[in-house]
Amino acid sequence: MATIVEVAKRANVSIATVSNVIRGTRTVSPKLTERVRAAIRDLNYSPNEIARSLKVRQTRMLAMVLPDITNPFFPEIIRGAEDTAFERGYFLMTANTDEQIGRERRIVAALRSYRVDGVLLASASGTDISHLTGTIDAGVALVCLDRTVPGIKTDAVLLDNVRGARECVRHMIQKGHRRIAIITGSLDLQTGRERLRGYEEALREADIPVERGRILEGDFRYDSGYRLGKHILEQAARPTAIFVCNGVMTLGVLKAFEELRIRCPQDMALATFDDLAVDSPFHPHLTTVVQPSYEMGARAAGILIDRIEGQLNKQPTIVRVAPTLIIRESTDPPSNIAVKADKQRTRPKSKT
Amino acid sequence: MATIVEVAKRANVSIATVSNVIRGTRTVSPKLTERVRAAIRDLNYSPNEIARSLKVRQTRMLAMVLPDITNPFFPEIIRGAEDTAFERGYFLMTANTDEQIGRERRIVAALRSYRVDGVLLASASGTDISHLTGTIDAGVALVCLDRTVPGIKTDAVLLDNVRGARECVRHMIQKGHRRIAIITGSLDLQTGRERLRGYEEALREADIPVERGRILEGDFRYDSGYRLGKHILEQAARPTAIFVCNGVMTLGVLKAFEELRIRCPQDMALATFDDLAVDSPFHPHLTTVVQPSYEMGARAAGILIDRIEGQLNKQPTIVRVAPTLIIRESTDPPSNIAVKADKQRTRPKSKT
DNA sequence: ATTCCCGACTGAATCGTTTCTATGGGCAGT
DNA sequence: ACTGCCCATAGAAACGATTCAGTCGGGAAT
Repeated sequence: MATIVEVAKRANVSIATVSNVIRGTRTVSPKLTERVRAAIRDLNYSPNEIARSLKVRQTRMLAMVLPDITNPFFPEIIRGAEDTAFERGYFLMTANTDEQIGRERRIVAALRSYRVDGVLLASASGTDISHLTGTIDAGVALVCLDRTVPGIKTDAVLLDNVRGARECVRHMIQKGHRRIAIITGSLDLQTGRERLRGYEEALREADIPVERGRILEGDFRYDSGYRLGKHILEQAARPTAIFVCNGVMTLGVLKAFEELRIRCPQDMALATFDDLAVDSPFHPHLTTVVQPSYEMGARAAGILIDRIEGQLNKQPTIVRVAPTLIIRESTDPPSNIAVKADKQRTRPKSKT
Repeated sequence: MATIVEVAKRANVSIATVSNVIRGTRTVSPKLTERVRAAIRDLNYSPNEIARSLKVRQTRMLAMVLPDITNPFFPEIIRGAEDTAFERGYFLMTANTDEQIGRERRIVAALRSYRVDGVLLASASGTDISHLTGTIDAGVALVCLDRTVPGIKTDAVLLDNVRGARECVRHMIQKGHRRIAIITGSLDLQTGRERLRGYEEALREADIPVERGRILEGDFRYDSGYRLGKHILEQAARPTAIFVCNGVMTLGVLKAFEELRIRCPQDMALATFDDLAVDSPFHPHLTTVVQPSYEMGARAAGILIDRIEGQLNKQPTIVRVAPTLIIRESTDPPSNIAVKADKQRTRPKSKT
């Protein structure tokens, strides 16, 4: 693989001159410029970014560390972050922690060794943050995404979870529900706690007592949705509606609906927090609190780069983005459904 | 940020010794080892992988270049690749081309500058491959994933697309369908062509003429699914079944079903190639050709690393993995459905 | 006791850039 | 014609590691 030295030799100029035509640092006469360009072409030369990084002490690499890329909530975030990173001349790499603190620790250490300029982190760590403090001390910029890490002062881009949950539950109450169960995420995570709080606030507003038995703690994963969903549906005095705190768990809940042959919303209403293809043509259509994932990723990357480039003051920037409630059939009152179903059923078959 | 020099000074040993205790290259006496360890701890030292990469001329970084991470087919692949890369001591980064050859070109160039050891590529390029040949010549290992690039001899991990499509269409035929439409992917892409071929083969086997009007060329994207789905459904003499060549287009097709109030499978059967949550609790449940995505990613990464480490002979390794046909309701004959629906409808309501 | 060898340790060159500083030549101003 | 400047170009010192080629000292073998 050709180096800058070989290019310089072939073009009969100094190394510095080659560097100058590549980076445009200083003006170089047209004659030499052309000679250098030709040499680069001839040698199929590609500047060694590693050597450059070593010298200038920045890599223009960013990393996004997240629990699980397989959760459809994250790819959108990545796209947002990648697009703005790329625009601003950075490269984004991605790594999955599987929600395991040990893996997160190893990944962050590796990232630090690679001297990435900054990290976007949706952390798996509840409380253990030693790996992060060390990294921050070492000068790696860090922006928290989706979840903050307690005890660390960094920039962050977060959803207004309380509001999202509150509005959604409020909507269910307005539809006439009084007995509403919630399947929360892990209460070790900020997102888990905040969404629960939104639920409680909505109930209090409506003077509905918050009953402990209606609050089921899940862990944001499929299995817990399935298990807790089943548990709720099999109760003797079951609620009339369920609010599920993320999309992946909702898949589990729906599985439970299906197994127990419970129809949504006729037999039980359902609303969920994000994470699924909202405009999906599958049934049932779910009432959903939607997070602006792409924007969250883009904002976070923007803040990270601003910080890296020193365009931010010392104070951490914390952005709370607003969710949107999309109301669909899964919280329709049964009567409404009957009408819709009827419309469909009476469609003239002969038309085909 | 501390360097190896500072560590050496503080531990009162040579730089070489520090390097030796870090890498374990040579034996170092316990006494010095301990001194070095202590210095590393005290200084919060993290070895500079950039400097190391420059010296040893390998980065232990791999990259995965794919059209769009937002397509749920890819995250699984990434996980597979990431897991085996991590196990073998490599780091995997990801970049999206948005199916644009220009972006692919820029990304590959950047990757080459960063001196990644190897690239996993699901290429957007139909025919223009100059950016790839240059990169391969420069010594970057390349493994094609999901799609090969014509005119380049590299390792590849591919699905047996012909077989997947053939078996699926065969199944539809066996269910009694004779008029089966296909919405293909882009026929510029190998996957697009191969899946079409499978469809044609299945029809021929059954002595059903392949009619040009039944073959609609899409581009693997939502919009084309929606548009072509609608087109098919509005035909006067429409087919009785549709085979869609990927999951994202199927979402579009289902949207068309919904708008036109066509039920699946009562009014029209449907089968699809992959890409969606197969075990999804949403309706309709789709008959699907499933790709073993995780394994594909893992295999590809394994081959890439083998190649990098020189464990493969000159000959390109080409792996064809087998798809699995999962038969679900969307290809049920109407009678079957009626029974099921009935069962559900007659469930005693009083039980609640 | 002398020689030899081996193991532990160090010095210094090197990887491929960037960039500071030096140098030389041409041109304008007097 | 001489002095000064400025601009284009070149030389060389970093950046932070790895690793080759020694050096040194002590124990084993004779």
